[in-house]
Amino acid sequence: MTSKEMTTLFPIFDPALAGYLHEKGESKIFSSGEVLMRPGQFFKYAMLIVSGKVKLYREGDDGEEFFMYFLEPGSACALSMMCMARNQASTIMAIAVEETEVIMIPIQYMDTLMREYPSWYNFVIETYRTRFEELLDVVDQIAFKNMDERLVWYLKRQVQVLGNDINLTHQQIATDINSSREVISRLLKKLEIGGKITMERNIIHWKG
Amino acid sequence: MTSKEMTTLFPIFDPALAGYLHEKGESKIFSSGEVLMRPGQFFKYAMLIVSGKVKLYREGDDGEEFFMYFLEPGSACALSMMCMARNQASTIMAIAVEETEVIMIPIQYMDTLMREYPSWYNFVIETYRTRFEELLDVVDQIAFKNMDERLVWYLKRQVQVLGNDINLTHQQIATDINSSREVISRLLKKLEIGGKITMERNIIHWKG
DNA sequence: AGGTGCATGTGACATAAATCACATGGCAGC
DNA sequence: GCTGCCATGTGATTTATGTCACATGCACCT
Repeated sequence: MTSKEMTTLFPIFDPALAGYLHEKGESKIFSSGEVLMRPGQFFKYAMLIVSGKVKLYREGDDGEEFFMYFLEPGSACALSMMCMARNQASTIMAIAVEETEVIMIPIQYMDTLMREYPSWYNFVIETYRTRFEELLDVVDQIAFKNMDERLVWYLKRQVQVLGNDINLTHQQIATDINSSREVISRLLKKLEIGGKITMERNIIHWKG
Repeated sequence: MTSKEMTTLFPIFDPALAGYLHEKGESKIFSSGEVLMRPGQFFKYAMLIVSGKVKLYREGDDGEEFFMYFLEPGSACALSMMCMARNQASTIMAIAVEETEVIMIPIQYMDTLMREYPSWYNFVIETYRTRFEELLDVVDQIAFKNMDERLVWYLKRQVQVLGNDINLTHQQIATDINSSREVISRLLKKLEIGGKITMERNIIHWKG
């Protein structure tokens, strides 16, 4: 990726920053299903998503999973920056859901970035803010909503990021929202009857 | 508050920043129970907590409440900064639980603060990070835990911030964790039998 | 075509939590 | 001390969701 392409993808970066990141960052390709970050891992890089999609999960004490949000091209992993800055272990799992290109900025450049590139500061703050708001929505859903509503919300988010054909089994959805397959199957059936979706093996077509 | 006191309370501030904030910030006292921030409100100030305690709630669509965390002296309201920067309405309720002094920094100084006071940037980032981690814990609890565990976690957080004597009715606790009074009464009874707490009217004594 | 492995459908039952109904009991004001 | 308000206690019932057991059915392999 050229530094020009970078400013297209990350419009908040000024040209000098894009140049610096282009020089210091290491590009890496993760293939679909590969883990970018796992609980307990320490961070030596801030990660910027160039292409692809990344799914972030929280893991419970007994290995349960809970889907939080996607990272898309032009965004950064807020958690990688936080953990790096505090030298704390991640408590989050991040997996590429398709082939994903990432620019990895080694930790030793953070001071310089923070000191000399104001648009980097702004980017970091904007990243935190976006994720924070997303987390607030997650809290809302699980604090106040029943499974049927949470399922619809979940499907909508999948559709928004990955398109109208959702390539997931009922079991995978159940895992993502910490429910059980049977419950999800029954709720999906209701949605199908209501005309919101149609179903095939391994696929759900969103009709809105 | 002098700018010297400010650097004690906010050790991350460098003296120049403390001086600037001292000059531009407006001090305000909220008495116990007063609302600092309500859903739908737009922000013209960043708020720094000097003394007292502030309780932050999320409100559901039908007026349900959900306790998220406390703000203590030396911290700032991350939400006020976010909403201000985006000119977005708050989606959060903040109430002083005791008399609370707040320094309010008008929005028009934000650019200068961001541009000319690196320790302000750091403070903002640190504030976001702290709140983000707190929110992640909240998600964990409501995603993975049953009421009994969530109640214990809730009580522990109250104790940590407000001391061993918890001045709340069962109804208030139920509201905070989006449960119902009867459930909370029954769970508290179990904790009392287990020796974790003792109870009086309006008070729960934490024994650990 | 038949077999095997997943994905899905479905009834019966188990459990956590919410709700309802009402009893008890402390405390403040008269 | 009586009265009434509010907090708390408690059983019975309901509801949402999770769990279990098993049937069906599609798709791929040989």
